[in-house]
Amino acid sequence: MIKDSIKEKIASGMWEFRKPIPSEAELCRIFDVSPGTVKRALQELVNEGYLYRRQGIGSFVARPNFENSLYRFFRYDVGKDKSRPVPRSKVLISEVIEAPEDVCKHLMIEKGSLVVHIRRVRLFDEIPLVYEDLYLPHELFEGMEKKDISEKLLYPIYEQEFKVLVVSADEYLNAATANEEQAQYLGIGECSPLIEITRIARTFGEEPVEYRRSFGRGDRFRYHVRIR
Amino acid sequence: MIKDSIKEKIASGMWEFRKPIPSEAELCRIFDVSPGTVKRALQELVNEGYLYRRQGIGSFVARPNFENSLYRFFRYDVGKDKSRPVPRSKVLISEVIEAPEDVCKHLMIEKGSLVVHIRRVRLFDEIPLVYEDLYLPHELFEGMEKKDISEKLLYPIYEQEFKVLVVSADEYLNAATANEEQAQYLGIGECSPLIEITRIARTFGEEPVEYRRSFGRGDRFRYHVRIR
DNA sequence: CAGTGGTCTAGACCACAAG
DNA sequence: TTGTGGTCTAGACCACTGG
Repeated sequence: MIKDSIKEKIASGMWEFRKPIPSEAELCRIFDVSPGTVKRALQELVNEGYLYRRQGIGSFVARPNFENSLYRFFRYDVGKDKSRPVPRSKVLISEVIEAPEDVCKHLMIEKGSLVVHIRRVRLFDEIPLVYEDLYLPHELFEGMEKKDISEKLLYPIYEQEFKVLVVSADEYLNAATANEEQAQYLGIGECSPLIEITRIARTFGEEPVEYRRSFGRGDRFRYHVRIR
Repeated sequence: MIKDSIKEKIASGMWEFRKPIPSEAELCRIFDVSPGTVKRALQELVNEGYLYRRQGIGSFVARPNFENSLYRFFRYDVGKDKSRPVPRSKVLISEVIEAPEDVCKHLMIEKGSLVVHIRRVRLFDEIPLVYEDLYLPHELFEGMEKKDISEKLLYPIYEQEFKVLVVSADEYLNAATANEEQAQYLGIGECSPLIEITRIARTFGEEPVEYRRSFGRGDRFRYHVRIR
């Protein structure tokens, strides 16, 4: 199955993001298969989100867009212009601590390891929508706790300053109700509905590099499933 | 695009469920295209959930499995045997009423039309997990309010007794908190987290035939998204 | 056995982008 | 104009199913 060979090369980071992978004709030669087979394999990888292709230009390794994740989950229809500004953050905690047990488990690190812990509130158009805790392995993110992240997205920082590229993630949604602190920071009543989103973000080889628990305002949350 | 022609025949109900559609070779003749094209079209329809195929037997029109929907959303890991019994229902209300405004909108019926309204609690292994309201156009479901549905699934009843076949649906998830009645029936505290699932179920031609608002216990809810 | 789908061959022809 | 992907051709060969 040449599809799996291609997928491995993508997963291993052998082909760079935003640069074209070998053309169909070259892949035919490389793997010694017919054009139809290469076309089919590439199309399937597009469907699975690993590639995107542009007629006349080439095929490229796709990157997951995590900001879309938030926008997928939350109705963010305040204001009608389509521009999506970087959400601001209000940092409540930024520290290095010994990892709690559940964090160790999800990040697959030794008990007692150090992690960077960040707690923040994310504001969209100045409206607080999400309260979240993040945990990063200290080994990979030494110094992260000193960065100013109030106006920035995290994943570009991971990539540029710590050479950690997030390529996939698992998210789990739960229902919850706001505790006192969450209610206060999100400007809602205690016991208001919240959506809890737990994310384990991974780099190449499925290695977990971030564990995140986000609590979003339930009145702004919406998720759509088409059954068919 | 022969794929769209095939999709239309499926959506129109021209080919029956569980009976094979014409074979690849026949489709080649019918549409006057080459085998490869037919194979590709059929494979894409499988990916989109319209068909399933069995080597050596044929290609069949798929039906959405709605029970899977609930089981997808709720952790139902009480007991370890994999058998999934039909959930029991405790019917609280079963009546014919004038449709409230939002129901008219979602069912796309005239203001003032009659609908069958059913309110019930669904029990899984005797544990109440879901509290829900259903609205059905009275025109299509005359007499539905008199049926005993406590031990049965609804969609087979729609199909067998009312000749209404549900073929697709849209579901919207929201976070909510339990009101007094919901809390009582679900055996949880008031203000406990709930997941609200709004479903619009459709028959052929996208015609809405059921509007349903379900409230599931938040502590049993879980949804998983893989980002990539 | 005949008939089905599953995978692959070895291209042709077109639309589109960049130089 | 050259090179790219998008769609389709016209099958071959195999594995599997049912009678």
